[in-house]
Amino acid sequence: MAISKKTHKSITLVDVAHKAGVSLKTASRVLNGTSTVKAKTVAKVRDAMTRLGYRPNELARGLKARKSVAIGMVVKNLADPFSANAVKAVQEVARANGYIVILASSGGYADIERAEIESLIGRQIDGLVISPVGSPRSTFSEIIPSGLPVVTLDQPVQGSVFDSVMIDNRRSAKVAVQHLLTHNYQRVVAIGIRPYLYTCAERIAGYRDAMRKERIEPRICVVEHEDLLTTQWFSENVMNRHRPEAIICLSWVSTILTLRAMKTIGKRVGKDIPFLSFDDFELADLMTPSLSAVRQPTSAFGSEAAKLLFERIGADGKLKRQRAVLLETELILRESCGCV
Amino acid sequence: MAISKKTHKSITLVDVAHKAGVSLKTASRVLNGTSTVKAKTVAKVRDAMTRLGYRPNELARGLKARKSVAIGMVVKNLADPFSANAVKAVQEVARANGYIVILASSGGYADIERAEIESLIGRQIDGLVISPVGSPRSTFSEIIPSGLPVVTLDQPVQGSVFDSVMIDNRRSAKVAVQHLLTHNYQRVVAIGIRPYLYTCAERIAGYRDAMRKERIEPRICVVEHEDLLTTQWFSENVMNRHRPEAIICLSWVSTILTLRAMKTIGKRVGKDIPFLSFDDFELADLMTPSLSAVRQPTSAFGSEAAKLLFERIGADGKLKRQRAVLLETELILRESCGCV
DNA sequence: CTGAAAGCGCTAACAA
DNA sequence: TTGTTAGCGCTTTCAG
Repeated sequence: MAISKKTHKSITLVDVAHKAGVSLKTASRVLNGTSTVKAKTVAKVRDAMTRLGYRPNELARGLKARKSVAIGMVVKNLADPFSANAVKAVQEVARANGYIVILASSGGYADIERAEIESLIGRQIDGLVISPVGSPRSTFSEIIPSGLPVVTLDQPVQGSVFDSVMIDNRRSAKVAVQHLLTHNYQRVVAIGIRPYLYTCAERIAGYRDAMRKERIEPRICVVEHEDLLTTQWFSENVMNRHRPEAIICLSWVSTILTLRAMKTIGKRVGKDIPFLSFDDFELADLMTPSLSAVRQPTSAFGSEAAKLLFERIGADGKLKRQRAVLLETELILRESCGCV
Repeated sequence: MAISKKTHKSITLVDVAHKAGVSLKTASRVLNGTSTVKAKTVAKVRDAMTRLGYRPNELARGLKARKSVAIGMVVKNLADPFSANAVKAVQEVARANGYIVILASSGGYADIERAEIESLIGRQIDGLVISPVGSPRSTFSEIIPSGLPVVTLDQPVQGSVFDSVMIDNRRSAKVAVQHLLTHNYQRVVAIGIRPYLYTCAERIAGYRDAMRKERIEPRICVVEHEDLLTTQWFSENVMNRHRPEAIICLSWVSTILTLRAMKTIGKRVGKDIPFLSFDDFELADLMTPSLSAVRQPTSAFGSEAAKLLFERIGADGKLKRQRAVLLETELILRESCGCV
């Protein structure tokens, strides 16, 4: 009579066991390959499985086993090649470990970040890799269940116990600016977005270090949000105010926006104004002139983070001390900075 | 006595109910906001929840409710801005619908694609959006459980019943080539990668259409895999063989590789050889000369796909007919094609 | 080597 | 308005 729900019933392990003429538990055993089952029985069960087109329900498995075999990843902006590459690398490592990755994105907002993390936790993820928003209001440590492995990317979380993967932002910026100064530019201006972010702040500090060392007055132009970096802002606050002899942009987004602004007002990058970008990207070598840049190892960010995460997941709480890996950056000298 | 497992116990709805002095079901009711519960009871339960720091276990929820509130997405290559933007858009729509997205990537390989889909299905996803590998061996239709909403992106799956979001590749390519021909170039060569892919094949067809119409002999250069598009290949098979008066690249990857090859052999894009790219990208407008391109609405791909998917998920099987949305492309005329 | 029975945390009939 | 009783599909003691 009641067709109702049963119509949509999917084959379960019980069905398999039934068909194979064994008990549920035995079927479970061959599914997991645990303990020893007679070869013949295994064959029977395997046969039943394929014959029925059985697919284990990972949700049920996870519920019982108290692990989801899933990790979460939250990034700020997937359109940014930095994030995209990191996600790609994490996904690959996860796959190699038999894990899936649940992807979330914060858009750079602390409250969304928090909500996404909550959601991920509700999903019983076994680990989390996160590229934190890093704004002052971004404090998610408290909502992380104790024992959940977390590794941060790009930015640390102040005073946290999470593992982290970073570069030396300050030093990298300093080296880049020092290079610019070897070309004897005096009025070198640094352009940054969201100066309250750790990475931006560090890079600014590095810029200052380099300028101070040469006893040149620092010229720093920052906007609170990318939407504010308009052509008008650029021409007023950078061009008119500083009449720069060289420019260093402190992030991918600021580079893109600055290049666009320069084009709009007819200033040629690297020719009229020497230029260096913190963050390298596909095509930087194909621009005219080619863009000099500080290259971050974007894929390594992801794979290192994932590696740390899975080590911790594997250690099952036995790994106590916090780990921090520092990745090397590379100053790629092309044409725009004045070399060549 | 037995502390054992209990140590790691997380607070469940039972605990909440207990603390609030109500039954499990009542607690469940306020959690889900279903049916009417007395305001005072609601308050009590809510209070208990926050006091206990309760977090619902979505795995358990999904197991019972037979839905995971998760969708899967599989793309070919996250590093490609096309994929990255599509994923981003899908993720946003999913979030707005209260769904999470499990991300997988095929790397362009049919067998990985298949495995990832299997894994996703085991995860009880409620829907799938996929940018199919599209090679002849990519036939995953059979492993999709009946009733699982699927929408394909970029490429269709031959003979499938899935909803799809596409552009008119053939027509877009034709229009682009026709534009090139208005500049009176005769020896226009098309460069493509993986010609067996639907999108590539269609674009080649469009190229042929345009050439045929003007009674010009088509010149098509394709490689089976991106690794084969080397500088040497380019100079032999494109330059020497055809001495092109203009080049159109049929995808983002081929554009990048071709630009790089041209740079290596000292040919200036757009100056020595007029150039047009199928696929626009960030920075195309900042190259010198700026690159003319066929622009695909990358974000719309994702958001439209997600929209279709959630409509179908919402319809709960009542939506029978297959839908196909065709997105508009835009021919962005900049400098490299010879305009200006 | 195999099986019976007890849940994982939650939702859903069906009463009360 | 609220509680009782079953399970979802699987793993896991603990016996046989």
